[in-house]
Amino acid sequence: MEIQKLISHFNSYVALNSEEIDAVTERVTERKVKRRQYILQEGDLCKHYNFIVSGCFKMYSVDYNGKEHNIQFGAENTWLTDLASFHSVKSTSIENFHSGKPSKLYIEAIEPSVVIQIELKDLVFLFEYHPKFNRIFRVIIENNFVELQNRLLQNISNPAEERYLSFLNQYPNLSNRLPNTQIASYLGITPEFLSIVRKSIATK
Amino acid sequence: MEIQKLISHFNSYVALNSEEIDAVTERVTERKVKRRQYILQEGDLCKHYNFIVSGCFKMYSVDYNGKEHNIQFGAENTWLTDLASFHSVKSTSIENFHSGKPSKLYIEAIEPSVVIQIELKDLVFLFEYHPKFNRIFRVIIENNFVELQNRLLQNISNPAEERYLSFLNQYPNLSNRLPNTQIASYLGITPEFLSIVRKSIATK
DNA sequence: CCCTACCCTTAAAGTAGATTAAGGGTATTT
DNA sequence: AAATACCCTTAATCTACTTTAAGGGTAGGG
Repeated sequence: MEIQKLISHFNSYVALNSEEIDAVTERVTERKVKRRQYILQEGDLCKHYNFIVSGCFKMYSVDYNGKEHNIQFGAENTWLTDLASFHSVKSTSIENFHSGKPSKLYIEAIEPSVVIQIELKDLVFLFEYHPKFNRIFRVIIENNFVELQNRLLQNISNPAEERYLSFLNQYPNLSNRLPNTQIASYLGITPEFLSIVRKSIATK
Repeated sequence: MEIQKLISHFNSYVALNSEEIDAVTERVTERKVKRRQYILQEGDLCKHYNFIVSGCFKMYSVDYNGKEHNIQFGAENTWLTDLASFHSVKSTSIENFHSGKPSKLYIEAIEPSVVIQIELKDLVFLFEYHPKFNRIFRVIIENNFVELQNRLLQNISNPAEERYLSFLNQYPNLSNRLPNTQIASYLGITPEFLSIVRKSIATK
């Protein structure tokens, strides 16, 4: 049982009491995922918020030429979901929480992984009856937002070499585990050009 | 008094009752802002969540060469803040809600504007005593997140011409109000190249 | 009303990054 | 153990985008 890792994760934000721990434990499910297995595919409704206990995933979209573009990686202790499909839109009825939009993204394991999944209705239950989770998830999504915004800023201001260096700097352990093709797709460049960038860095 | 516009905005998510309306009204302040005036400057702590009632702002960072890079525009009925500086980090004490990080961004009016501002301590009060606001602000930030993620995806997958077209498509009224230099900075290209892109589109 | 600052465009030359093609290396699968 | 799929690099050519420079147009501020 890996649930303890999720509880520790929550505790790192705000300490949970035993009621809250029980409430979470009852409402999540653990799942083993093989390499190259999907936990979300284009066209599906995104039904889960996924906490990655171990392993690593990529979330990406596929363009009209069939090329993949990595939006985000997720390794240990991170959350991964397609909010555009998952999130609760304007609505008051429990039945209609989901955006109802089929996802345009894929979430695929790039290592054998373990995830803990929670459904939207259960998350909403936690928000309503255990308000501490409002705070926790607000901070989680705010941190994600800040990270995403920094990355966008990099993409509109810096050339590939700087973006690559700052990726190495921010995710040193990810960069060891990922093939360069995947990193190139994350940076928005071709693997061939990443190869040139790496060579240019090495000869400095 | 423009507070009614904020209330209508909230009502578009979930209808507020009179208690909730009073609670908000007591805790926000209205402010007129002149063209070229800042409501946030680099180095400041970002103290407010800003609801734009009328006018238009740009949020941008300035790089080591002194160039501005537009992260986001904000016109009527949108929220603008630097979450990296504003947001509530891991902490339980009211006194220590802010991230404490000085902002790296500027928020500047590009038209004469009116904003309604709320401080973090007041927002936290609303979250705690009027839980409906948890829901509302979660949806607001989720919508922002999805928008940001789509934009990042565009930036790593599409050339400037497509990014420009989809900006025009998504923000038709903004594109009329903004000088092309500002749009170029938002797209991550130079004004000169935007000019070429526009010409290429026109001759099709 | 004039002045200044800003704004848009064009063009020439340079650089960043894509594409195509090809070779060799290394895991995974069978 | 062989076959296959994937991965990394190099090089040549091509395209997207930047830089520098310059000219003319327009709006805001004193």
